[in-house]
Amino acid sequence: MGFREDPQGGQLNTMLDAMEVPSHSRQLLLQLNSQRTKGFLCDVIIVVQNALFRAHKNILAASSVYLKSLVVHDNLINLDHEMVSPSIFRIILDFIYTGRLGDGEPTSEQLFGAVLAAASYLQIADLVSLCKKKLKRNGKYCHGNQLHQHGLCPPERHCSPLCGLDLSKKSPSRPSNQLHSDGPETRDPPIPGRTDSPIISASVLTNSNSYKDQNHGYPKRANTPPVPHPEPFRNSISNSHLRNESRDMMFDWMKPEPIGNYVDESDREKDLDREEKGESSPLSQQPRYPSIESNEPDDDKSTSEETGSSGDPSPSSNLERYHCNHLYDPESYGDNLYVCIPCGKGFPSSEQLNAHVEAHNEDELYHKDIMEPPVPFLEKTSQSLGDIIRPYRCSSCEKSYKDPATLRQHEKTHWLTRPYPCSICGKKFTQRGTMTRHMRSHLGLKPFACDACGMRFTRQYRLTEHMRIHSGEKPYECQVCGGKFAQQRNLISHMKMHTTGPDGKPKLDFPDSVYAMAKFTADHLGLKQEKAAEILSQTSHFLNDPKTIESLYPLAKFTAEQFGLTQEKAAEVLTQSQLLGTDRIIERFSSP
DNA sequence: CTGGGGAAGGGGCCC
DNA sequence: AGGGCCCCTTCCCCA
Repeated sequence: MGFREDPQGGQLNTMLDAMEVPSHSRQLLLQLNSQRTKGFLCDVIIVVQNALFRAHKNILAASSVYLKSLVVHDNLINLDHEMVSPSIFRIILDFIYTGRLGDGEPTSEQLFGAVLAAASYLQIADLVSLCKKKLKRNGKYCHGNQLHQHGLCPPERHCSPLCGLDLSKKSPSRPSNQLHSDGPETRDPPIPGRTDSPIISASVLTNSNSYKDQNHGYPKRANTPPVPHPEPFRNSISNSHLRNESRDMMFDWMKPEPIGNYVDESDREKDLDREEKGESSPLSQQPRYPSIESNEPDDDKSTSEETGSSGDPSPSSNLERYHCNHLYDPESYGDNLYVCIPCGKGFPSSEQLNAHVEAHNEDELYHKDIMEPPVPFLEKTSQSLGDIIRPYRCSSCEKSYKDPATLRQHEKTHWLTRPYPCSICGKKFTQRGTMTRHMRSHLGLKPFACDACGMRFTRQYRLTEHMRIHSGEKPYECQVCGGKFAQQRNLISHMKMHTTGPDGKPKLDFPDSVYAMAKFTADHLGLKQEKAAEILSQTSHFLNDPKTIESLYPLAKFTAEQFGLTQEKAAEVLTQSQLLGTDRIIERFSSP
């Protein structure tokens, strides 16, 4: 490899060529592939829809022009699952590391077609020719573009899979003279707002719109396609008829895997296990995938139930899994001793019954969302101040919310099964945002960098907090001892030292009226009562301190908004609240 | 060794 | 969906 570049190496080359170990490249590949399967020295993660693959940047760069342009800049690559499905990418990755196609697995023509499409997209020339060769041999390959462009091939899908398929439709193609150019310098700027990006939006995993660290080499949008379509190519796909057709063709081959199971490359054995058990693995499922799905339980319920995808982590998925098990496992119809009381269905095991019952609960909760949109509390019964401010009350607990969306969000906390599982570790979350934030920690994504020291954080808030180290700012002051803190949480833990004795019991006794007001404050601001009481008790001792008024501002702001008072006035009202007691405050609020 | 503070990671959950 | 805040926790350092 490098010998050829040595200007003085002519003679030496000849010698070394003569001494070449025939199996060297093979051994090297074997080693690399072995390292890949163990994750050893892998320096890039490729996300394909719901699957993660670890690999080596060098290997990818040496195999695919497209991947080369991506790995130069990112450690996390998202591939468009419409262009390459996880199981197809697995085959391709195997090819990259072995030079073999469909090793040990039965490879259908359909699969070859899908691999060809994906290889074209990824610009893996060797693999493209290999697939073409194979398909040609079977008489399945035709130059469909030409046929379609000339109206010779009917648009319907009975054409051979490749006919009419614009393989480069979404490929990050570049002018052919750049096809083998080296290095990132050939990377062109992305086209803003491009919709045919080969990359799934990375916003799922990164706070793409809030990167702060332009100085640290993070792109505005992770994995933005490196190269725009050259004009001629863009023209070639601007024909919507052709585009749609091609797309349909593509879906025939490349039905996306159901979302939910991030299948790491190292999970192959599990796949095999699943296959042995008659369950579906991504590969074996290939022909069955009916449509692209979202795993958002709020809006895909009916779709996913219809499709019966097995990996959907949505609340309905348990139910679906149950259906699938029964579809594929006739034995489970045996002695169904475990009966679900609400619906009367029998199950062979308590586990299955439990899963079914959970699905029931989620299902019912979900449908309740759909069928019965939350009604503002104040429309139903007698009103209190709280009902006016937060009219949407949870049916499972006493909490109430300002808007129905927040209530729905809250209600998920009561679901037996949390709807958003982490696809890497399986941990489940009630909110998608929490799950994606959690995923960032798995993937080591820290988009927020400190300009002063370069330290990186997963959250903006953490960076803000951290920046106080550099600025010396300590905005959180203990009203008891005057100690100052850069982190609010440290003030809180500090306050515990003041408020609790060594036995853990409260040191300071707050007056009852403070607790009453604290309850009111806590109810309406979502603070813990202790926290609200802390704030309130402190305010009475420091009425002349401007900080006191300041500390009341959050509550005052809220009060002012609700009752049309100035914030100062609201703060004043609140300061007096301890002396008045909750009832009178409410009374006073209600009649300003 | 222990307690306290500083700094940070991660989850819950409301907006 | 993302931001923001609260909370719990851990680790490290130091007196």
